[in-house]
Amino acid sequence: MIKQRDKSKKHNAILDAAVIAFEEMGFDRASMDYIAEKADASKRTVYNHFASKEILFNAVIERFIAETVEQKQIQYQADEPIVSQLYKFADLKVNLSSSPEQLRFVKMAFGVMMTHPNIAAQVLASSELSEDGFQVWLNDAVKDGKLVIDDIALAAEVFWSMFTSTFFWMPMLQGQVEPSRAETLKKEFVATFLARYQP
Amino acid sequence: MIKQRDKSKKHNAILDAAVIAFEEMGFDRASMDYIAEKADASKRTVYNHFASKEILFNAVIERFIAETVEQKQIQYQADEPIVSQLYKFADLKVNLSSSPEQLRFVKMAFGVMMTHPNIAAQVLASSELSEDGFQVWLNDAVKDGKLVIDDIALAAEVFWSMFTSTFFWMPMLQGQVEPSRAETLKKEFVATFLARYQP
DNA sequence: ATTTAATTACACTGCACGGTGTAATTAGTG
DNA sequence: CACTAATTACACCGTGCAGTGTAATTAAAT
Repeated sequence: MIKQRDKSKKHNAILDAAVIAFEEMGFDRASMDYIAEKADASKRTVYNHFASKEILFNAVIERFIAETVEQKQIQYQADEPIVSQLYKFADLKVNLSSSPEQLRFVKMAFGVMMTHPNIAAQVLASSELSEDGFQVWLNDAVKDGKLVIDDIALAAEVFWSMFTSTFFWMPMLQGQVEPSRAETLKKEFVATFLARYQP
Repeated sequence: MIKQRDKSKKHNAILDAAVIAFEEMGFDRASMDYIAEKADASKRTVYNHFASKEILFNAVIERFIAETVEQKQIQYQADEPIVSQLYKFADLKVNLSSSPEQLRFVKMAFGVMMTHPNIAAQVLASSELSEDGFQVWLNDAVKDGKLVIDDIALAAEVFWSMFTSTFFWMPMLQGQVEPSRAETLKKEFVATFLARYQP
C-alpha cells in the first residue's frame, strides 16, 4: 500500500509563479530562484517537479493552451443575418485583445519564441483553430447563396488579416484597443468584407 | 594640434558584429566576448567604443533606422489609375517581407523589445512613416472624386491592416510569403479595398 | 621617422544563475 | 497516532558573463 500526498497544489503554485516570472522578465532573465520564491517553495522542490527550466516552460505553455482553447465553434445559421454571424467571428479576435491576462501571456510566449525558436513552437497552432472553422462557415454561406466567393481560403485570409492585425498584433505590442474604436473598426472591417463578397 | 585616427572602421565592424550576434541569439544571450570576436576586436575595444551592452544595442537600432528609413514617399497622380497607385503602397509592405536581412533585423528588434520594454521603443515609429503618407494620398484621391471615403484614418487602417498582417507579422514569425501567393493576396486586398471605397 | 591615439592581450573581479546532494523537517493519509 | 512522501534549508559546484585595469603593441598622421 503506497502512501501518496497531493502534489498538485505546489505543482500549480509553481506553474503560476513561473507564468508571473516569465511574463515579468522573459525566459532568460526569470531565474529559478525567483520562481521558487514566488511559488513559496524551495528551489529544490521546483526541481523536483520540473527537471529543468525548459521543461517548466513547456509545462506552462501546455497548461495555458489546455485552459484557453476550449473550442469556440460557430455554426452557420441559415436564418440569422450574415452580418451578425460575421460579428461573432470578429468577436473571437476582439475578445482576446480585451483580455489583459491572455494578452500578457501570449505576448510573453511570442517573446520567448522569437529568441528561442527551438523552445515551444506550439503556440501558433492554438490561434489558428478558429480560423479553420471560418472556412467551413464561408462554404455554407456560399452554398446558401448569401455570399459569392471563388477562393474560400483567400477570402478567409482577407477577413482574418484585417482583424488579426488590429486585434492581435497591435495590442500585443502597443496595448489595448479602446472599446469604442474596436467597435468602429469591427463594423468597418465587416462592411468592407461584405462590399467585396456579398452579391 | 591633436592627432586623431579614424575610429569608424572598428566602430562599424563592432556594430555589424553586434547585429549578427543579436540576430543569432537575442540580447541576453549575445555576449560581449562573442561580439568582440565576430568584430575582430578585443573586448576592451568594444567597451572603448560602447560603454555598455545596452548602449551598443541602442546604437545598432539607431543605425538601422537611419539606413532604412529613406523616405519612400508616393505622391498622388491624377493621370495614373487608382489601382496601380494602390499597388505601389502595397509594395512597400510586400517588399519588406521579401527582404530577408530587414526581416531578420526587425524580428530581432521586436524580440528584444518584448522582453525589455525599457530598451528601444524607437522601432515602431519607423514602420509608421509610410502609413502617414497614405492618408495624404487618400485625401487627394477623394478630392479628385476617385474614391468615396467618410473617415480617412479608418479607411487607411482597413488598407494597412490587411497588408501588415500578411506581409509583416506573418513573415516575422513564420517566414517568407511565396511570391506567387504574395501577388494573389496583394490583388485581392486591393480589390477588396476598392469594392468598399470606389464609387 | 616620430609621435601618440587606438588597439590589444590578458588577467581579474564580482555576480547571477542552473542545477545537485543531503540531512532535517513537515504535514497529509491511513 | 504513526508512517512516510513531500518539502525544506542550505551548502555547494561550475559556468558564463558584464565590465575594468593595465602594460604592451600597433599603425596612422604629421
